[in-house]
Amino acid sequence: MPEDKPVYLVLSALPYANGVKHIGNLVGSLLPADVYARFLRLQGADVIYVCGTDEHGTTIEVAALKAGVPVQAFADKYHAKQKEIYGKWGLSFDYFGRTSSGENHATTQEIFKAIYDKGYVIEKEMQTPYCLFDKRFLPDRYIEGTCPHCGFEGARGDQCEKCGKVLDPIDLKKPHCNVCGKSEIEFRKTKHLFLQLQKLSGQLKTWITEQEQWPQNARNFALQWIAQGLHERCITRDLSWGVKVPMPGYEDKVFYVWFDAPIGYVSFTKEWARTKGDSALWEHYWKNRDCKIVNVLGKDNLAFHTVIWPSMLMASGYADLPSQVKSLEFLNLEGKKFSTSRNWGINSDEALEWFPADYWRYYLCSILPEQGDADFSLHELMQKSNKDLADAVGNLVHRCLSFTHMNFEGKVPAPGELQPADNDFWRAVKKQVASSEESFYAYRWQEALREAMQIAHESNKYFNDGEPWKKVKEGEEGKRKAATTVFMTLQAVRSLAVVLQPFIPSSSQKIFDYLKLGSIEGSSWNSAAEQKLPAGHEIAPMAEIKPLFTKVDPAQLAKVKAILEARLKPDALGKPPAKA
RNA sequence: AGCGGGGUAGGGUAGCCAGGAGUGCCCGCUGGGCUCAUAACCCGGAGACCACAGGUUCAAAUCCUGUCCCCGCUACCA
Repeated sequence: MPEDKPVYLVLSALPYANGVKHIGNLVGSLLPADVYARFLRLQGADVIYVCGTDEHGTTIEVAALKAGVPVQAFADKYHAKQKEIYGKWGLSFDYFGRTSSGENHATTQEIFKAIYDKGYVIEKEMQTPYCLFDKRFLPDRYIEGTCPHCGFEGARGDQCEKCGKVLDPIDLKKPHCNVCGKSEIEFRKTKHLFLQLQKLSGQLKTWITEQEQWPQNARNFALQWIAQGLHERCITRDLSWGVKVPMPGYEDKVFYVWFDAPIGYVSFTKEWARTKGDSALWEHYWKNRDCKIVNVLGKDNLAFHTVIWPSMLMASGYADLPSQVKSLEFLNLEGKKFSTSRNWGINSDEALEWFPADYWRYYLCSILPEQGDADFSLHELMQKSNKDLADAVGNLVHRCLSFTHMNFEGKVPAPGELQPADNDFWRAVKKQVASSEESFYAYRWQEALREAMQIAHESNKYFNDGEPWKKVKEGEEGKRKAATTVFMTLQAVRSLAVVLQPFIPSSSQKIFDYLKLGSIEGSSWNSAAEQKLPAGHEIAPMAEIKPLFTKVDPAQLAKVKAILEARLKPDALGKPPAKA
């Protein structure tokens, strides 16, 4: 690794392997992390983008049980499926692992031992509901009964949805198991290990206060949490599916899923390093103060990434703490919350059956929920795809390349003498390249996209004003002017492809193909500010140049809308429960 | 209840942290130009008391205080 490059480790929150994720999950971490990683690669940074599936926990164990398959097979299936879908979305992971891997088990145990040795773990007994029929302990969510406060019969062990009161499972009247439905429940005393977060609150507070580069909401949230007083948190569970606890007396227990999940970030980096033939390479990212570790996550994950995970790293001293936390808000669908139980949402696989990945990527990035929750609307997806992608970008490319074929034999024409208008235009392009870059580094990615798109509008205007189709008929002098306009516009088209690459990678590659420039992966962001196409350079034959984007047809949109609405079902309370 | 975020033209959204004529973007509406191009492109117009009420200031969408709505989070759900 060259020493002079900036070093980045981009991490997106790990998707849970209990099914296929909806597009809200994508927009909350996977997609923006990918966009940023791609940008950094264009910047020439030493960057890896690491992610993977989170595969432990009761939810998966129960889901597998209900599906009638072994847990391992269940996890295998959804890991593979998610990986495949993300590939189709163009997510450019350098490594996509799974928390059930041997490496993650080993690293989790190693980190646990370090935390234990430093005295941050204590053992306590607790009363846990046990289902005699299923022969399993039930986490609070899997025990239901009648709420002692309001009498609601479907209250869960952790909270009553009707009156909102926080409950203890032992207080529930007429409790029954949510897995088998039977009421053969007894409370058993079991020993568990607890992480003493409160011992770290001083250190955490100091550290978070120093993280001035974090977004305001992440810092406030974390500091507020600490101010309210951290308490110890149980890190073990009575399950068999998960990472074994390396302690005598804990043979039948595993770590609680939130404990081993973030450790996946580290283990996946180790696994990646091994594929590179240098198993120590992970330390280049995790034990290197010059490396910026960037966590991209939905706001629901803030607590874990700003307090709990950093405290695990602090307590263990195992690796460096994250340097940036980019948190995204939520995505609503047509004004309503995404909800698995109400069947309201768009899954990441079906989305791609309806429209190409770049359409989704573009639209989702254009409404990226950075400030507040964003509303996804199919109608707007169509409008954005049609107006921005097809009309502004696609048509620009097409009109300019066709013109090159019709008037300059498919070769980049040599420009004549540059006029003020030409210089102004190029200055505008360079300005947009620079401001898009600035927005990226300021973690304003929606704005970065807008700035990049501006090049398309500038180019259309410039091409229009130059009227090359008229000039070309006005003798030698006119032809030279037309040549200049086309030359400059072609340069801008190349620049546009580069700056849009983080957002719509496959379309950008298509533009490069049309320009016969090979792979866009190897080009640099800075080259977008330069005129890289030499006069005389041949572009792809006209027959190969198809419109970049076909327009979304309202009839097709109506069909998709009908599919979504048909399966929407109201839930018992008339409001959707918490997200999936 | 506590905490966080939001309320900007018919709809959507940016601007707010680092105050300076309501500035911008997309759709929709509307007048015109162009005809290279995917009926695409370009220019112009109409349309907002920037939630409400106070305050600070020469100047407030932007800062402060209060009020009213909307949404989210609150750790043994991931």
